[in-house]
Amino acid sequence: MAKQISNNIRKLRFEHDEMTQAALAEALGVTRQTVAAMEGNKYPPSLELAFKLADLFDEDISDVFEYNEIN
Amino acid sequence: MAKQISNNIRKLRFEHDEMTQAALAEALGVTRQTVAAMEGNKYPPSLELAFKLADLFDEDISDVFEYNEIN
DNA sequence: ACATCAAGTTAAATATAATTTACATAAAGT
DNA sequence: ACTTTATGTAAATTATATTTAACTTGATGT
Repeated sequence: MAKQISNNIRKLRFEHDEMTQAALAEALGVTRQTVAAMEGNKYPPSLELAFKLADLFDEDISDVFEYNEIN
Repeated sequence: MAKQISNNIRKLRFEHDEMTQAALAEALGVTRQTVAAMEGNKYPPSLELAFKLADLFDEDISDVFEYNEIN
C-alpha cells in the first residue's frame, strides 16, 4: 500500500559514457554525496533537481523516477 | 536561460469535478495553503507530493509539472 | 610493500525551502 | 447585514534536502 520513489540514475550514468557520480554532481551543481544519496534512494531530490537530472540525460522525468508500491 | 517549474493543477482541479483547493489538500494530506502555494507557483512541492498529486489525477508527473525556460 | 588517486558510503550539521499557522479578502446565499 | 465558502498571502516553523567531513575500498604506479 505504501509507495516509494525509486530511480534508475545509476543505469543512466553508465549509459552516458560511464559518467561518474562526481561528474554528474558537477554537471548538476551539487556535491557528489548528493548524487550518491539520491541514487541510493536515501532520500528523494527536490523536484527541481529531479527535473535538472532528467534534462541532463534528455529523459522524461517519469522515465528517471518512479513512484511504486512497496510491500 | 533560466528554467522554472510550472504546473496545471488548477486546470486539473476543475476538470475533476471542480475540486476545491481544500478538497485536494485533504486528499493529499496537506493543508490547503500548500495546495494554493504550489498551484500559484510560489514554490515547488516535494518530489513525493508531486507524485501523489499526479497519481491522484491519474496523470503522468510530466503532464502536471513542466520545467520550461523563462526569459 | 607503500603511496596515491578516484570512487563510494555514511554521520552529523547546516541551510534551505516546503509546509503550517494565522490573518485577510471577495463572492454568493439566506 | 450576516454567514458561509473559496481563495490568497505573510510570517513562522518544521522538515529535509544538501553540504561538510571523515572513513573505506579498489585500482594504479613506483
